[in-house]
Amino acid sequence: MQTLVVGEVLKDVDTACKLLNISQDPMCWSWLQVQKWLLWTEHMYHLPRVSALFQGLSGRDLCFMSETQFRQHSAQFGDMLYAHLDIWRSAVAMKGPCTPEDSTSAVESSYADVMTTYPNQPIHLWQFLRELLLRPHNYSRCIRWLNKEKGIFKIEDSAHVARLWGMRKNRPAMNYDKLSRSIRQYYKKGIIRKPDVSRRLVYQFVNPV
DNA sequence: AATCAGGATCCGC
DNA sequence: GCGGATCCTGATT
Repeated sequence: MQTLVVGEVLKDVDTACKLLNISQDPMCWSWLQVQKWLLWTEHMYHLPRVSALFQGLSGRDLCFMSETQFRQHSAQFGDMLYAHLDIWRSAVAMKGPCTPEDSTSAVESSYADVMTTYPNQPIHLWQFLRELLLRPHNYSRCIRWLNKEKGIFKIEDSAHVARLWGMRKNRPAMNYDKLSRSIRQYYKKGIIRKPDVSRRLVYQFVNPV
């Protein structure tokens, strides 16, 4: 009985993924694929347009969000969308997470996915920034390498990076002022520094990968 | 106006 | 204590 219901759900997820041409694992979704998934969910369950409230969020971002955070994006349907995403996630739990081949950023994520953080794991700011940088397909609009070999990167959209960091840490009041203060704490720790020629919003990992 | 530097203080793990 | 988050002053771009 239980397995029958689960089987139906898995089938629905499967057909939806084929229809939308997206991976089953939300962790792999780009922000565009997130929008696809939202539009499809809106259509399926006759919801109004909520996709705009989740602009610029990748599937990874969604996966790191709590139900409360979903409600903060959509007071009316946040819990519902969270539940639907959870169906996808439980499907993945049974069938295994996506491999780099499934990912749209397969070219970029050679070894990136191996040391990736998963939800509910504590994460350090420098690790978080690295994660964003390792996924240019998802995040190059807000943060990107200027010189990957030297570990030099530029924050293109400080507000967006701060928002993502605040979401991950569940700190809604996070902003670039506070995020950058935390980055500066890394100076004396020898984790991040300013490059030799100091430029606005440009930092450098002391130990490039 | 936004960013940068760094001191002080508070907080959760 | 560690790793921020928050708040702040003052300087720089």
